[in-house]
Amino acid sequence: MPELPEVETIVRELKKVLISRKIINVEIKEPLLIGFPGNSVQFKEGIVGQKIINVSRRGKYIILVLSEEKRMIIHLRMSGKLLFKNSYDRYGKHTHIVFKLDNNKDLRFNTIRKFSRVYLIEDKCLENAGGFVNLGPEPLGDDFTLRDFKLLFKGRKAIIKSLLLNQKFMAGLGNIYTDEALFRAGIKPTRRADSLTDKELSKLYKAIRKVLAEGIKYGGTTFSDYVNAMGQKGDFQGELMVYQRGGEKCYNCGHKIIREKICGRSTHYCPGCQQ
DNA sequence: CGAGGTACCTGACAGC
DNA sequence: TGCTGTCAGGTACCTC
Repeated sequence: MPELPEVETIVRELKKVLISRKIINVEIKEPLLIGFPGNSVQFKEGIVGQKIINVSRRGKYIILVLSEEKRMIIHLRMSGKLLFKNSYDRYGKHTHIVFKLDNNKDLRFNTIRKFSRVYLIEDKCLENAGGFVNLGPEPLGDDFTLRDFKLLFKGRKAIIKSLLLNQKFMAGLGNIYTDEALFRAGIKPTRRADSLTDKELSKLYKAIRKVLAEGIKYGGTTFSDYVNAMGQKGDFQGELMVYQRGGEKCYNCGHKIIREKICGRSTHYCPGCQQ
């Protein structure tokens, strides 16, 4: 479900409440969600007693830095939620893993579709955390310059939509923010990466950074059921120019927004504004 | 490298 | 009511 701005919002909330807390127990109701180590007994033994030192993010992955040089890395995929709750709150139907904290609070891992994964790894074995080690650069990083962005395109010929969705190319964009960034840059999603002009690449760089920063400012996009760790919805859906607006008029030029399947994902763009 | 397909899961919704 | 098909904010893996 969440893309970079939603994950960043969750991380900012969790930082306020999780740092210095100790995990005193874990209830695993759905072992399928554990990506590493292979069995839930090992996972539980490894995590009980750990103190949470910090909470951060890389791409769409949430990172809990733990004591004893370990990390818990979580990817929410399509429908995942990480919720901070009172321990006496009723479990939801889709609460699959519960981390009991030392202050009568819980960190709960919820997901309807069971695509989400949690990895408990040693700091020195990051490769055990799925695609974590193969992530491309952070688009909002202070050190990620226009020059760096342009260099990424060297030798790439893929359709721009698919390239932006590729986490190895760049980390954090998903279907919503890719469509929104391409609209703001005036680039049709079916364009080949090697057909983009220098000027278009500059516009795209700025559009990606802007749309992600705004997404964070608004606390993410709640299209159906996204909520942050405190159960609050996002507000960026009000700022969407094309996503989920198929058949409606473009706010900018009045053309009807097109919705069609591109690279296997439903894609939204304006035929008037995007060339 | 890249395109297209499948797979993983559950639920909402449209159409019959 | 209930069946079937389609769709969903993601990614891994396979084949060509």
